[in-house]
Amino acid sequence: MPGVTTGEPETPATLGRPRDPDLEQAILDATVEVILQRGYSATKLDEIARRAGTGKAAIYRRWASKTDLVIAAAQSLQAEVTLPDEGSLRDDLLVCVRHYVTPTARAALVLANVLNEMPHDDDVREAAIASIARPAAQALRTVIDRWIAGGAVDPAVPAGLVASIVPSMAFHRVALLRQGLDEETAVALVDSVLLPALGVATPRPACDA
Amino acid sequence: MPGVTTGEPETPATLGRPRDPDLEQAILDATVEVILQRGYSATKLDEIARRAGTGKAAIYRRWASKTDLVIAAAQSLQAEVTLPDEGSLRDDLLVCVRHYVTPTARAALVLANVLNEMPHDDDVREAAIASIARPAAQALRTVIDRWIAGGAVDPAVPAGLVASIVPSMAFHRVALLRQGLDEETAVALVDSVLLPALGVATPRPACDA
DNA sequence: ATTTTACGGGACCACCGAGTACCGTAAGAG
DNA sequence: CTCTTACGGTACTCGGTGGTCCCGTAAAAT
Repeated sequence: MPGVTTGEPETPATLGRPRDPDLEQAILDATVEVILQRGYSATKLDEIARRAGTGKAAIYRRWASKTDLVIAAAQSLQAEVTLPDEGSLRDDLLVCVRHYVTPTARAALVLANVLNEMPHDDDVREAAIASIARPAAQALRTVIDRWIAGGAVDPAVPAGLVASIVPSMAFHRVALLRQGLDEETAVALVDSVLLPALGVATPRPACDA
Repeated sequence: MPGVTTGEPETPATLGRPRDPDLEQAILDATVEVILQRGYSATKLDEIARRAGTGKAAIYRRWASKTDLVIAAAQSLQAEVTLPDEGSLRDDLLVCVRHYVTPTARAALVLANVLNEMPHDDDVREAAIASIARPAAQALRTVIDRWIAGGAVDPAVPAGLVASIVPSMAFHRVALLRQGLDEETAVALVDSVLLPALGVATPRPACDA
């Protein structure tokens, strides 16, 4: 019962009218929109169908349940995360942090809406986190580790902790304050928090030298 | 309609059997427990009543709706927040940050569960945030501002941003990772993130001097 | 042309949970 | 003792929604 249908149901189906190739994405998009606007529990399949310009039958032909649909919708938001390799630590960080700036943050909002509201199902939780939260967070972590390996950052800094600051802030703002990170805050975060924590003085000369 | 019953319903009632003075708290406690365990939408009034050892009638005699009950339960968690005044910035920060360490974090979990799941009602959201999240966050902010005023911290640091780091991390961990802040992480946060961001070098000599 | 499967959409069912009503009983005030 | 209100508990109403069925139609293969 709690099994999560990861792929498509079954039939390869070479016979008969083929499925509308665009409809699947339209349904997923509609799902995301409704979740964003109403929250998970107030998300009704009828509304999703209506917004996707289709019927519930078409939805259930693709996913076995509302839960499966929502998981798929969450996964469809999986952002392209490119590991930055600008010349400087600061620029690398900026690129990573920009993943969290407003437009991209749609995904985080979906995550926030789905997470706690979802019938406490660990599969769902895991799927949502893995597809939405993890990639961007991992990029940040990797960048920091790389600069530590390069010797530019003191290996003694708790990289995991520092790497989790921005994801946390982004999630917090979006979930509680209902506003994504703006560019300005993102830059401030890098210059006034991350770099100092990484032992790199930029914003102000912290030393009297 | 969307009005939130802040106080008790109406009757002062000097006549007849008085209300059980303990029952109210028992119901609130049960509510918190169920929310913690099941999440908001899976929280059924029947279960709350059962756990509180009472009936639904007794609940509805005190609160007009499930929403009102949940708000009251959230407010009942309002922690005592004492503005610390140890001798040092570090110690003040530690006191503040400890508000977020595990046991206290129960409140945050309730917040997380209630927030996104709650029928998108801004009153509810506001009430929950104000009673649970704000006090501790405000304390942190005040402490930082005070040390800036005292001249120990550069006024150029974005106090609001820095003050929001710990609340964000706490919320993030509790909402996503299902684990509160532990003491160890809290200390690391102060020493390796907050203090550096505030321009106070402690963990490592950031200067070559 | 026939078969097969998808389509949009309407009707429907089954279940679940908030809220209500009412029971017999307990505990105060007068 | 009587009146009034709270108590624990059960049974009920009733609206909402996930999920199913089925319709007439559309689009592909044979």
